[in-house]
Amino acid sequence: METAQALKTLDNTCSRCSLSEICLCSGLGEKELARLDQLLRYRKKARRGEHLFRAGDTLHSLFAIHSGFFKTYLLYADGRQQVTGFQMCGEIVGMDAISQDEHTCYAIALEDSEVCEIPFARLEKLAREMPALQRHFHRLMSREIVRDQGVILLLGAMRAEERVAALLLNLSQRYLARGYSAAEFRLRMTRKEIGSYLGLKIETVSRIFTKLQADGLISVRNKTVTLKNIAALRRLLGEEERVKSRAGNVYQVNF
Amino acid sequence: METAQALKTLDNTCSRCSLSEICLCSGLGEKELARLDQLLRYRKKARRGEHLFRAGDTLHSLFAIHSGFFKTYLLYADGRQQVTGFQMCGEIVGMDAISQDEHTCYAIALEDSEVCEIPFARLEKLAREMPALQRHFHRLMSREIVRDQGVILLLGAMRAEERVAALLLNLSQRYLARGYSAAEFRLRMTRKEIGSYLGLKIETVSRIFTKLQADGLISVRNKTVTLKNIAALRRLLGEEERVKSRAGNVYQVNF
DNA sequence: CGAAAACTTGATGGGGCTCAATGCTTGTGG
DNA sequence: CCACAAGCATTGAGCCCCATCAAGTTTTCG
Repeated sequence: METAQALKTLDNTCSRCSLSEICLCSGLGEKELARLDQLLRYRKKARRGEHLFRAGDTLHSLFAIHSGFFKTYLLYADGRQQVTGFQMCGEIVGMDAISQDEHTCYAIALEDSEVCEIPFARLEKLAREMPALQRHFHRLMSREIVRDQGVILLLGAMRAEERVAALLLNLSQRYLARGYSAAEFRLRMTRKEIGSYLGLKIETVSRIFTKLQADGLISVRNKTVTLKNIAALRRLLGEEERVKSRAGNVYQVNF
Repeated sequence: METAQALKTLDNTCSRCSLSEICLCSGLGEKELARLDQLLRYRKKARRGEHLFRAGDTLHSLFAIHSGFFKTYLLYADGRQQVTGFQMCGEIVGMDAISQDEHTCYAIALEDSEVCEIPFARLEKLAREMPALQRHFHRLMSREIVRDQGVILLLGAMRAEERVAALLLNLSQRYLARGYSAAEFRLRMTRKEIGSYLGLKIETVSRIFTKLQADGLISVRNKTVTLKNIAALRRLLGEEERVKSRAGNVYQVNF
């Protein structure tokens, strides 16, 4: 295992980070990158099961996920837990806290992970001085809004099977964008967490996996999923019909 | 009916706007307000049924609602419509479009309304020069994220009756914050729109209104709702249990 | 004023939940 | 390295909440 010190080496800069296309620094010039590197000196480890922040914590930093996998969730009154998102490398968590200087959700690592800490006050200062960074940061916050609204659509208007298909296709897309296989990947979360995210019970998630497998659309073995027929999965979501659809601007699930 | 010209009078400035506590200008000093007034010279009317923007429209401006009532919604594949929010005076719509320079949802007036147009490029420029405005704008985007996550919780973890109660209490709070009665207000949206927002069918919404009325918690007559027992409505949401709850930081629905 | 839209109410049905039992995986300590 | 416990996942049976279908009433608005 690497030591914390080993992390403060050359590669701990945005300019050399393989995620630069996806993450905070996307679209910045060389000079701007150098300044961002100043901001992002601290990389932190989070072991599986460790919280990055909890609801109620004061906002100090946002976190860019360098490697690993997280979930965010809300706790409600009687202990009900609602998973609000799964985050992978290149994504930023913590933006919920800007509203009241206090986190409103919990973020926990689902596997051993590394995050880059982004002191928020300094990010705002830098954003004032660097229009490109400002623009990009606004895009990131907006993207989170769009993502959340995609989940609202999923929860409000889709049936169980569609929800599961939507999640699988979404993960597939995100792995693809990171250079991994779009057709086969490991689920980092449990069935229960999937269920919470999709507004379903664990038994329902399990049954739908079984059914999708029986139908030949996917194959599931433990946490490993293989998408065998992506086109059919898309059709399940009615995405095919969009072509025939009259109006043009119909929403693509994108979360 | 006022003419468009009549709107460009003295009161068409943030500094004199009664919503200054709630809206974009909240927390700004006098000099800063004056500069914001420059930005917000254009007030626009939207008649009931008129779209403020549609999915696919290029982003030019955000809109601050000066008066009236809007809904935002997504259109999905086969024509399914998902209402993603109801917006009232003092609230900002359009932030979804920042991500891709293009609106992802539709915004339509549910009653005759007036909005202040906020040219986005100029807002960003001003935000770079005015830290307080920058900070406040970030808070607004973050608030939208928090709000959306509240809806995710509602759709993912609540039962039909709880959802309806949550919506009523939410509207009540927002009217209260604007100086109106928290106990009695007019619903600007149809039962169908409520249903879409809450992930329920119109018949279910209707039945739950009837039930809540039978239980003495509310009284509904057409579009007018009276909350007769707010404490009991809160209890329906399990908010009472929060007091006894062990952990402290449990989420309050806040959308 | 009249037609269309919105709303309510009842009867019936089904998709997903609950309850229960069993098999499987994983991580830990002897 | 194995044993074993605890958590995770699957599967079945039965049920319930909310959807669907249907009919009738009220409200809205051109």
